Amino acid sequence: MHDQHSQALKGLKLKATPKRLAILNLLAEESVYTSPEEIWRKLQGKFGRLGLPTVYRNLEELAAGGMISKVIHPNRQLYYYFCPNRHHHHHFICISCRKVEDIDFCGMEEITKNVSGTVLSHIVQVNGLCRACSNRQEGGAS
Amino acid sequence: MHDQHSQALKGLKLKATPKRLAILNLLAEESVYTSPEEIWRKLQGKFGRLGLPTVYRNLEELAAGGMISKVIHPNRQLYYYFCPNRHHHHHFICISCRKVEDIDFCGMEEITKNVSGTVLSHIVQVNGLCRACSNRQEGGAS
DNA sequence: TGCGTAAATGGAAATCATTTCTTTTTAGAA
DNA sequence: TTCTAAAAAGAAATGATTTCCATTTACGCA
Repeated sequence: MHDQHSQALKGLKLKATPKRLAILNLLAEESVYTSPEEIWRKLQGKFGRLGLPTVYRNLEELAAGGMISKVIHPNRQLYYYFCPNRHHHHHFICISCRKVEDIDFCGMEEITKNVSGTVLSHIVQVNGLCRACSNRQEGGAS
Repeated sequence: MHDQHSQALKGLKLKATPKRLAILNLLAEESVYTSPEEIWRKLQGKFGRLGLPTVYRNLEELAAGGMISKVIHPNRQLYYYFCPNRHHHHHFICISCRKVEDIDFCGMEEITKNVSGTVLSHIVQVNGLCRACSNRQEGGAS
């Protein structure tokens, strides 16, 4: 896994620095979306020190390279790692536990048909409660 | 139109102040997405004065009431007015002229089928060039 | 038609996530 | 091992958005 990441970084012409790998590994551990600040906090102490701007810079570069994705959020940057070899998939995010799941449907073909201009990009994000959180809520006393 | 807006505001328990109506009318004139700052600039001079916080506050209230919509944008608030009586439609936005068009397709039913949890909300936005901007680009010399 | 009150507004100041700047350190190719 | 471009630290800047609070205003009701 570590090695796989290093290779991927090489492909993007990004150096495989320990901090960059740590950020990537942290995100890859779980499919859960995370804020830069949170990543920064979790990695403090290791490597001597880690600057918050470094986290921001790395996340942006990794997202630009397609290794991680960004959650649509009105006033925050949130990133998650997902399925490196499956491109162009959309995700279902659990607003409770922040887990990210794949959605096996896009629907863009149909949408494109209904647009008279040129489609350049599209955003699809489904928000909700994952099975586990949904059950927990159902069962829980109010 | 003016009256229609007043009625709608009444329904939302928002007072039909001149400034609020002016913001709404400005957005309703064209289906083009606009920033708070731009609205503020355009309305300066009329009404003596208009505070930027007032614009922000109003846009937020109007969006909460479903009278206007928000563009998905990573670091800016952009709003547009669209089809007051057609709810739950998605839009195609032209990144060149900023015009907003309706998309007659959602695809949420199918998406929902593929999700194991509970869907609470979803975001769909298609970005591109409208017919006019697309043609202009094609024809123009580089 | 005039009052009273909750809502709306202005303007200044605060917030705060994100970015920029500059210097120092480091990965990795030669 | 050396060299160079990329990466990182830390402090400071940015800038869109929000908050605060004193003042004004819309509009329901008498």
